[in-house]
Amino acid sequence: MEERIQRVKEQLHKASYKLTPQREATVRVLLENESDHLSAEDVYLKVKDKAPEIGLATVYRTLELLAELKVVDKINFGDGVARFDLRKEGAKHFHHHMVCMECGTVDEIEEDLLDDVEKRVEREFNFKILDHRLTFHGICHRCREE
Amino acid sequence: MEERIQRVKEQLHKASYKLTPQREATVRVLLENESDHLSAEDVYLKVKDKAPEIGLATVYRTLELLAELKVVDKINFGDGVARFDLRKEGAKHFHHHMVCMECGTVDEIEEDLLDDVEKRVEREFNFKILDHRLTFHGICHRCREE
DNA sequence: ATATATGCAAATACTTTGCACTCGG
DNA sequence: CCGAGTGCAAAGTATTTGCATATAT
Repeated sequence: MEERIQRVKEQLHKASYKLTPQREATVRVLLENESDHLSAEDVYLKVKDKAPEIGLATVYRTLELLAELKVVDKINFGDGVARFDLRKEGAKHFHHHMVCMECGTVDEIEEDLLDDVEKRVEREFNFKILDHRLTFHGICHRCREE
Repeated sequence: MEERIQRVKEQLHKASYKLTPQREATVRVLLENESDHLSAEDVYLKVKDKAPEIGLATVYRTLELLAELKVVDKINFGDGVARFDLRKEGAKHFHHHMVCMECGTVDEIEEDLLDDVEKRVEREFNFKILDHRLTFHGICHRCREE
C-alpha cells in the first residue's frame, strides 16, 4: 500500500506534478478498490469520506492525470460512463474484462491473451500497437449456474 | 444497397417495427458511410440533407433500435461519444478496430482474430461470450511512414 | 515565493424523455 | 383506424472550464 503510494509520488514528481492530499486520497481509494471499476463519481463519493472538502472537479482532474501517467487505465463499458482501473504492478498492458449482461458484474482477466494476435496485427497492418482494449460481453459463470 | 435496405425492413417487421422514411434515411446514411464511424450527431447531420425535418431524438432512437436488432454495433473509442458501425453482411461477430493516436483515423479489421482466445476464455472462466469489443490504440501505417 | 492545484459554480457535451401530433400498415 | 413513431423542447447525466484562492515544494 504505502510503497505503491510512494511509487505514484515518484511518478508525479518525475513529471513535475505535486502529490497533494487530494491526489493521495484518490490513489488510496483506487488501491482499496482495486478489483472494482469505479466511475469518477464513485471515486468522488469514496474520497469524500476521507476528505470531505474535495470537489468533484478535482477528482476528474486527478483521474485524468493518473491516466496520463499510466497509473490507471480509463475504460468505457458501453454505458456512457468512464471507469478507472488501476494498472497492475508491472503490467505492460491493460488487462481484459468480461462484462456479464445478466448481472452487470465485471470480472478481470489479467493474463495477456493478445500476444500472438498483436504480433500478427503489427505485421499485417503495419500498425504500431501501444495500447488495447478487449472486453467480452456475455453471461458470467455465476449466472450460468442458475 | 436496395437489397440491404430490404433486409433491414424485414428485420424490423419481424420484430413488429415499421420502416418509416426517417428510419430508411438513417439506414441509407449508414450504408453510404460504411467505413466511417459516425456518431449520432454525424448521422443526424447527414440525414438532415435527405430529410431536413428529422429530429436528433429520432436519430438516437433509430440507432438504438438498429443496435438492438444487431444491424449496427455501438462502440465508444474513449472520447465520450458513442459511434455506430454497420455490421458486415453475414458477420457473426463485431469486427475489430485500430485507432491511430496520431491522426485519429480508425481502421477496421474484419477478420475474426479472437476465435482461439474466446474458446479459451469460455473454457477457463466458464463465461458464455455473446459479443466482444477489441480496439488497438497506436500508430497507423500512414503516420509511421512519415 | 510561486507555479501548481483546488473548490465552486457555471458552462458544455451527449443523450433521454414527455407530450401532443402524425402516419405506416 | 390506431398504436407505433415523430419533432420539439425540456430534462438528465457526464464531464470540463474559468477564476479567485490556497498550498506543496
